[in-house]
Amino acid sequence: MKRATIKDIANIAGVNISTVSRALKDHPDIGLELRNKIKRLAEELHYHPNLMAVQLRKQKSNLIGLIIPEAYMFFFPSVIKGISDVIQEYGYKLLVLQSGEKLEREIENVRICYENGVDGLLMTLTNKTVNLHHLDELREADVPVVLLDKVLKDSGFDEVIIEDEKAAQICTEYLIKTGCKNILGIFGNANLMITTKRLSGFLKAVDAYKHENILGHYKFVEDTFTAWHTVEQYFEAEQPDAIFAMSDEIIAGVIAALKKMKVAIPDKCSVIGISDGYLPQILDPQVTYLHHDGYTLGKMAAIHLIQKMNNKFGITEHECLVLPTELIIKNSTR
Amino acid sequence: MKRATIKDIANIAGVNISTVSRALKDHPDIGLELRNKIKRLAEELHYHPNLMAVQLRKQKSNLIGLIIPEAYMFFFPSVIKGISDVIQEYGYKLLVLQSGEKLEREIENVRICYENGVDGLLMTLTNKTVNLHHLDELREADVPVVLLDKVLKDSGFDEVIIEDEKAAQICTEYLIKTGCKNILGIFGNANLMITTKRLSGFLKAVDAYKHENILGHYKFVEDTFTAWHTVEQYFEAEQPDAIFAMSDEIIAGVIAALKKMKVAIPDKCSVIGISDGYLPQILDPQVTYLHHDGYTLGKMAAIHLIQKMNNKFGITEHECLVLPTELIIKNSTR
DNA sequence: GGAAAATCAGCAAACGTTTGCGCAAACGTT
DNA sequence: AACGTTTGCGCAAACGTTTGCTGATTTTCC
Repeated sequence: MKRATIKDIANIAGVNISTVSRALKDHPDIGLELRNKIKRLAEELHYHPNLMAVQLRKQKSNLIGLIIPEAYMFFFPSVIKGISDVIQEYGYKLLVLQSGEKLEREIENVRICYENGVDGLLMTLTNKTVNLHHLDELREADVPVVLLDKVLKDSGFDEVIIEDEKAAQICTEYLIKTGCKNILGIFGNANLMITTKRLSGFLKAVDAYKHENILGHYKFVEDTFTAWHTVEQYFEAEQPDAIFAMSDEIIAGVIAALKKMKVAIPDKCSVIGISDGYLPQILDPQVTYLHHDGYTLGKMAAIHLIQKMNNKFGITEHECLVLPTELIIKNSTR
Repeated sequence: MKRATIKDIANIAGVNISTVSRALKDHPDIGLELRNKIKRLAEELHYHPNLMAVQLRKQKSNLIGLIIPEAYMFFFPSVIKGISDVIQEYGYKLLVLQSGEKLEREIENVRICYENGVDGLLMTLTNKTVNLHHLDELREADVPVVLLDKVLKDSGFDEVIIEDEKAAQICTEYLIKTGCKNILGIFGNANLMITTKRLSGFLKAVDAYKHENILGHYKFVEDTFTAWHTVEQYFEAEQPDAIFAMSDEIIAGVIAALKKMKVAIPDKCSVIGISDGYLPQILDPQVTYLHHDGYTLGKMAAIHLIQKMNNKFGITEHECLVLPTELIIKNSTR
């Protein structure tokens, strides 16, 4: 059976389609009696409006695009949950596109969003992205864009970020203040802005205390298991008394390596990281971490985007929202 | 500047819109010269087709709906990645809707998919879902549906599942065969089909060996931390020599509890679980698990759905695809 | 009792495409 | 020279809605 349209209802009821349209949305122009009759009829026919038609007519898709580099394990689910919770409440739907850390895919995904007429776009850049020209068309079409987490300098777009540099600095300083002298930093993909910034914070802290002879080394790794191997490989040589791990995946690898090598935490080696909060609590020992909450990030971004969308005439200056963070102290540090 | 349409191009080029439409898709009816001219023009104007219009005209959205109960930490990201990788390759886009484990939300989400004219639907049921009447309209509209992971008996829809019952049974039997006599099973939300089935497998195994005086107790928990507390609370009383954990979240809680209580694994107590594979490897000790891969699940489901979508006339019998599993032995068991 | 106002419904255009059909000119064949 | 075929393009309907306008009744008010 074919899907019922407004026209079918009109035919059966013997009225014009415009009357049906208005009746179904309780337009006062249509008499109460007829209104109810039409509604009953719609019910019987299992009528549901064809949103493709509505969208075309209204020039509004109620779609929000979400472009992410990759569905990473720890951070992404909470972010998407935050976004989803907010936008569904406002009647928007989420179009999720993955770029697989490939720039061409990202550009293509932006185009897909554009062609689909998204009303707003949330996007986390890949590590290959060096400019945002592919967003020009969206900008000209006045489609609000909010960048998440990883951003470029002077992007000219609204952003929601955690203060990566400061976060890493806080962690590192905490290690120093609790008496660590030789700190090994383990970082992710060196091409990522997020890595650069966290590394910079790490170095800043080390530098600030160099009069106390604080040593800082660092390594780049790809994932949990390369982090693991890297620690195993370099621990002997560099004899660190503390490790800073810039992400959940890395924290997991670091702890695993130290335990395998039977290094006492925190007596022989403190561990600290930046994390979403779940993993540090289930490890043994629980690890001290700077909490940055993906769920909140998603929510903030979505709320901000929706405000922008309703506010087309408002200020066009781009804002940069900073996610609150907090240091959660557990017993992996002294 | 307003977005350019096919009409704008037609005006400038001094031809009919149908000519433009055909030219842009290399229809041989249009002369090569004119074709190129139009294409160049489209390029200059940054023309991109308005998909809302295309969809309406073609009665095809190229959208695939994904309805999930909640963006759980471990399983969901890999599933969505699997789905996404497949469908993007075929030019489809993913509409992600969360139901928050609420039936009304699920029903509403199905309606949203219907109204949006999705060409196919992937869905994991909430734990409240007891029938699938809300899918009737989609079925009548011949929109293929594939159910993921959690399914109902005789759903009448295509399904991709892991053999939950068998999986739990294999795990439990492995414990028994390695000499465990008193097994504590920790399960998730009791309303979930997945829980019921895994519990049933657990009990089957225990029952099959009852002549060997195998004992089986079980508890239901909500998440990692309630699992943790439950183990702490009941370990003394029930003195199990093995624990079966039905999911990643629970594995994490079980290990944490045992370590806190300083119970030697596996000497005092073996641990086994069903998992996606990441978590068991980063825990200490690494835990033996029955591997079920979300990424593969997502891929299988997506491929199957797309086949269905291209095959409207084919067999209408519903199929049930079973995800391959494998027992990965680590040192949390004897 | 007559004019103004309120009530109710229909007409038709518009949103941006795609596509079946028609038609003229150009070409090739007897 | 007459006819059939190809080439190249335009016309207009269709997809399912929404909405400004118009028009016909009925009601209200002085």
